[in-house]
Amino acid sequence: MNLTLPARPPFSLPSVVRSHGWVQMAPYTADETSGGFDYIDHLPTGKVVRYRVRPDPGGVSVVLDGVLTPAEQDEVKARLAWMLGLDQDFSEFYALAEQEPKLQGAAARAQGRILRSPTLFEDVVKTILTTNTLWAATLRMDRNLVTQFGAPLLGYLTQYAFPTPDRLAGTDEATLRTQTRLGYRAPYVLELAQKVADGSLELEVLKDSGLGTVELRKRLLAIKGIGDYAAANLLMLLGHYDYLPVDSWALKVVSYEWHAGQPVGRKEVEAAFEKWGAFKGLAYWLWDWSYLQNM
DNA sequence: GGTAGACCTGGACGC
DNA sequence: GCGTCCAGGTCTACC
Repeated sequence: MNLTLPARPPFSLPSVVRSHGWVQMAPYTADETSGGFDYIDHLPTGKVVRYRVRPDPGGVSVVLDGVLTPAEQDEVKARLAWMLGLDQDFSEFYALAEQEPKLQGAAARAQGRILRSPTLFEDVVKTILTTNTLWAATLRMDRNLVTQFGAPLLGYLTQYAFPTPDRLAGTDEATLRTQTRLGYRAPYVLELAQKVADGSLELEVLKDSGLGTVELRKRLLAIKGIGDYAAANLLMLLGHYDYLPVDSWALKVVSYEWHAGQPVGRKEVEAAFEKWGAFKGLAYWLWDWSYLQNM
């Protein structure tokens, strides 16, 4: 079956897909030709479906395998609207960005939306997998989690959805360590899955909680394995840009951009984007660092 | 509040 | 093939 979902303009599916590395992580598959992607989702009803999401005038078109009930179709629409931020409004940021040469054209390029997962659980797990390791290892850990604990897509032996909290909560730390190579992150992921599965941690309500950034950050930092960098990253996914995800890359680019390549710390990174206030995360994320890509 | 050391994995490198 | 070094954030203990 086919769906067409409208987006608040300006919108560009390739821009969302390129917003960060999530599209490289299973169960996403990028479609280089169209600028869209495929994604395998495990719906709350238990059904595993594949979305083929492609650009469409005014939004996106979606091809779904199999037959869904009307309630499942509504669930899919809501999940895709969240994943792509279809209703997000960046007009205030765009007005400010036009005054900054390193951000000019953000509106014309429809930048700002950051590709998300259907559940905050998946985004938190994936964020934990990005910490203290190289990107290739992050992709490997994610692929291992999906292939070993995800539910299979009907009719396909090698394609799986991201594991639900229930599916992960049933394993043990030793298995996670050895079979998925999560290393010391295994107890963090397991504890998170168990708390979400038994209801002691209501993670998904944070997607639309109305909480301020400070309180949201406090809730995220309470999760084992989530520190300053990971919390700022997740806040960006939740549409809060007041904190900067300061990692080794941020230290490097700020060093070259404003300090002649001299080593800098968190304070210098914060100072560089202080004037952007509630938009500092977006300004950092969309800043034109292209001349530093090969340094 | 700030700092040091441990936590893991895998790639790069030297032998 | 083996051993060593290094990169990458967070946690915990300690001051």
